[in-house]
Amino acid sequence: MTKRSYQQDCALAHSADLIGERWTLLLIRDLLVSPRRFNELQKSLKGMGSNLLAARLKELEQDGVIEPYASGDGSRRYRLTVRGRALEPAILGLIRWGYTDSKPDTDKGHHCDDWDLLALKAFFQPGVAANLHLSVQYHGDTLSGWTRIFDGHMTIGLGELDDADLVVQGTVRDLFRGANEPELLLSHGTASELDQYMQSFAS
Amino acid sequence: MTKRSYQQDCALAHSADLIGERWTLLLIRDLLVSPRRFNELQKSLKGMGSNLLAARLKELEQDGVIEPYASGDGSRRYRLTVRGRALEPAILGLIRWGYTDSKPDTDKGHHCDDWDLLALKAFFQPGVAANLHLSVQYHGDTLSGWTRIFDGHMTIGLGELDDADLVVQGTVRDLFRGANEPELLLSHGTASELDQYMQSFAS
DNA sequence: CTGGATCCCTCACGATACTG
DNA sequence: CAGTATCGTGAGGGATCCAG
Repeated sequence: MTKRSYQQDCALAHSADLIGERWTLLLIRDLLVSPRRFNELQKSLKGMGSNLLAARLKELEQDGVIEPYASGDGSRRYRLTVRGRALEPAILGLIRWGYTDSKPDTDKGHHCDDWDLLALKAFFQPGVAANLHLSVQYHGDTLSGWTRIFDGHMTIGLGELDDADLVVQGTVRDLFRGANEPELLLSHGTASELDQYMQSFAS
Repeated sequence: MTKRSYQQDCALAHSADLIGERWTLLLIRDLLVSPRRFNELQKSLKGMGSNLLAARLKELEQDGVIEPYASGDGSRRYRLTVRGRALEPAILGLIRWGYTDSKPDTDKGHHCDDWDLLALKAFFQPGVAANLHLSVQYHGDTLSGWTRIFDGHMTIGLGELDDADLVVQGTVRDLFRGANEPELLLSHGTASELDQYMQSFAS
């Protein structure tokens, strides 16, 4: 069987042929935060059948968007290729668009804290943070992640940073939800650094 | 019946709920070029059932992305709302991504010349054209369109401009396909202006 | 236990025909 | 021209089973 296609000679239709099918965009979102194992993806993409997940992974691999690899502990993981990573600007654009009326907390759907790291990056303003060099570690209940601002760029990831300037005891959402008294969550770093950090995101 | 949703508390999932279903992105692409009538959309979206098109139009209207209106000649047309127009940056990003390996002309799928106006805008570089003020009219076999560069922005549209600086006898694709001798297509305007124009697009 | 493959049922989609 | 009605097909959703 061959994949269905829009059969349109148009760059957008071609993108949609590759990443426009159901679940694909959300799958790539997860991989933009960090490489993942099959099971981790399944946990995040609640409602997606395991057969579909396997099929999508295979299609994306054949299209050169993702690639499997053996991670350190011997387990199979999936990560974005260079071509896949090139989707980030477009996806951040869709996040910005969707955020304007998505009203976090009113949706009451499934939620993973690490998605918020990507949303944070979507609203990061390079101009404001041109000369900022700041690493922030988040310690949530179930998982840890970090953001790093350097040379006008922001990078994000899961796990533990060993050189964090700020350490937040809570999630990204905790921090911005309590934006009036954010320093309550700070377990390491200065309030001034935290203020600079929060100033570098739009609205 | 209620629309299916990813039920994820995530801005990208929310975007995907609104515009992630089959054909929706291509439908919005067409409306980004110009408001359209039902029939025009049907012609462009070959393979999409008319029932589906009607359903999508209704969903998008309810979600505040598009709106129907009575155009001058009394016929019903659909156009993007402000919220719908805000999708343009994200869609241009997807066009840029899809273009890198879509190889126009090798696809041999359905093609409408007006899609190329949007692709042109996707590769427009505001920085290069910061002080450029230039309107270009394209006269294709079946349809006419134009681009206007002003104040670092590009706008596009269908139909006839009455104050075009350059008039190209051909489509956008004709112009860039014959980029070695583009002035052959010029029926009005100078070769110097044309050169400035073509310099303001990436790669 | 992870990383899938297989089956089955349902509904979204695609094609066509029909109506105001 | 602008849709609605109908219906067959296949993609998607959920459970279960199997291999390393």
